[in-house]
Amino acid sequence: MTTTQLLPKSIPTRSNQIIKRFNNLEDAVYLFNRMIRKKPLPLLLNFTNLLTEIVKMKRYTTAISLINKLLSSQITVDACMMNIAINCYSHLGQIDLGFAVYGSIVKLGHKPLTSTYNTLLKGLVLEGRVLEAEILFKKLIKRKICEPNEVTYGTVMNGLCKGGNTKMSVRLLRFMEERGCKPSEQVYSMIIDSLCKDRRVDDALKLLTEMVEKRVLPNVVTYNSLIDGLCGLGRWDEAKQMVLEMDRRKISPDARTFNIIVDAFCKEGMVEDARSVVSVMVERGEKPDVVTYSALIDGYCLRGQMKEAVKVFDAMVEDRIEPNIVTFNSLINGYCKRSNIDGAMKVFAEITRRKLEPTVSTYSSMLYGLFKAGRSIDALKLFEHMQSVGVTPNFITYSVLLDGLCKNRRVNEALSLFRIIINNGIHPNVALYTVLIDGCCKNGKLGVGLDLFSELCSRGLRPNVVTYNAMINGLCNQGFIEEAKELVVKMEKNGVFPNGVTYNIVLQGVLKFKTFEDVLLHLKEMDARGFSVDASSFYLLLRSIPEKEQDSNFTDLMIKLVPQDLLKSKSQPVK
DNA sequence: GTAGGGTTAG
Repeated sequence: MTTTQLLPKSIPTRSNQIIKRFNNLEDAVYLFNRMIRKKPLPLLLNFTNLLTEIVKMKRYTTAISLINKLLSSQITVDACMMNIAINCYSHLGQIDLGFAVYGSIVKLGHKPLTSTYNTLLKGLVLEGRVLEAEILFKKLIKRKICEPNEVTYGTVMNGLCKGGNTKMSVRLLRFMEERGCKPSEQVYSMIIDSLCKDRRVDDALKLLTEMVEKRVLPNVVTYNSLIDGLCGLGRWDEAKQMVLEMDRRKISPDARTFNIIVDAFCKEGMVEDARSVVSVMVERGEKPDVVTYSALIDGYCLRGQMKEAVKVFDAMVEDRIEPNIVTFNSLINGYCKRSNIDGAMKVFAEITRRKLEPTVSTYSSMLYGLFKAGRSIDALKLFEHMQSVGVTPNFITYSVLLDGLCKNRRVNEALSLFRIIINNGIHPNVALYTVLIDGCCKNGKLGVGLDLFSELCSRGLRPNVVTYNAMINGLCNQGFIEEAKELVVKMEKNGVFPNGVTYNIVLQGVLKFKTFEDVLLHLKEMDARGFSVDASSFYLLLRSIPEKEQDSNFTDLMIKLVPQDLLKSKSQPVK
């Protein structure tokens, strides 16, 4: 059977032959200009087909100017052509102009189609104007302007999911079912992805079960989202089960599936495992791309193995894959972590040379590196600069900035900057408070630290284990061991469980300010709770405990509580 | 409709 036989009879095949004659924009425009001069004029349908092709090439501005030419010609355009125009404006981020076209459709006496509304909704969503999309959608239903179809629901749901309103999206799913519109696998996938991004993977899995029960088959997109969600929560076994389930359903993994797994391994510090996944990927005929290489580079950067990271970078260039800003951000971050600010600056210069735009992450990493190098003046200058070029700082930028100021003994500046940030209408999060509490505690301002701690609580924020540890450390360093221990009890009551860091902080406090008996007591508690003594506490222990006290009782505890490798390497000199 | 980068505690 030929292609021609597959086409519905109403579509003239000639127009399809016409549009196959070009494969670039110039040819298409040339053809358009020839068509518009023809006498008699070709059917509108031919123009519609031609413009559809131009839109497929993402040449929205061109498409709009051609439609304008049509409007000033003898040809009467229809609602369908207007839809193309609205669609172009929505892709150009100018949906208000799209609404103007909509107005002219109505004025010309054409009836807007459901697809017209779908396109308008999509335009609003693309511009992040989800609330307006919601209002328009409700209007369509309430005033019975048109019956929403699958695409209408999908578009609004997409907006809701992107805007972080998964809950409303799920409600819309139920609503569309009630109205007798069967959700497709695409709609389910969207919500499953949104749930996974909210870390609500169990709810996502429930929805997977539900869709299967309703005979809607999940596809590779559905599984990719679930695998990513599970990996993000460290639920490796279940992620593996998902891959096996895909296999049972005869759904083959695609490049994204491999990239998700590669990235998950890299984030766990298992770059070698990630590399073997890449080998499998290549064997299965999927080509590693910029995302794959960037994940590996990031993996090495996170481990501070810059030489390895650069090797992968070179291999990527060799493979003729263009690095992008994300690739460079990883390298900058890696150099900054290794306190190699010069290396980071070279990468930063390379970004500019390649005419790439630094992002908020680029600047956040650079700020981190500059503060780490003790160059707080340069850091503050860069902070000014990023804002002057229109890059808006986010919470991570602020926490790097406040932390950097504190670590460079400029706590007062950090505190006043913090107040400025709040006055600018930004609601501080727990991380910002934590950074400041830690900074105060380490710079002899325990009182201010305690004030900040109660302030964050009164704001309705919940301190996390890092916040508590910073506070407990502050108390311990000033000798308030009992108060520190009380805080450990309190955090547990509040549902935040102390971790190994908490116990080691208290241990070091007890070692500095309490008796040997107290130390033994605390060590026993650590043992009971299954926490071990880490390296810095261990060295402090060896220095603080007089040799006469290092009896068999003590040694037994040490053997139990101190990791083997620490004992082997460092315990010899003591004897 | 699905994948990539940045911060805080000993």
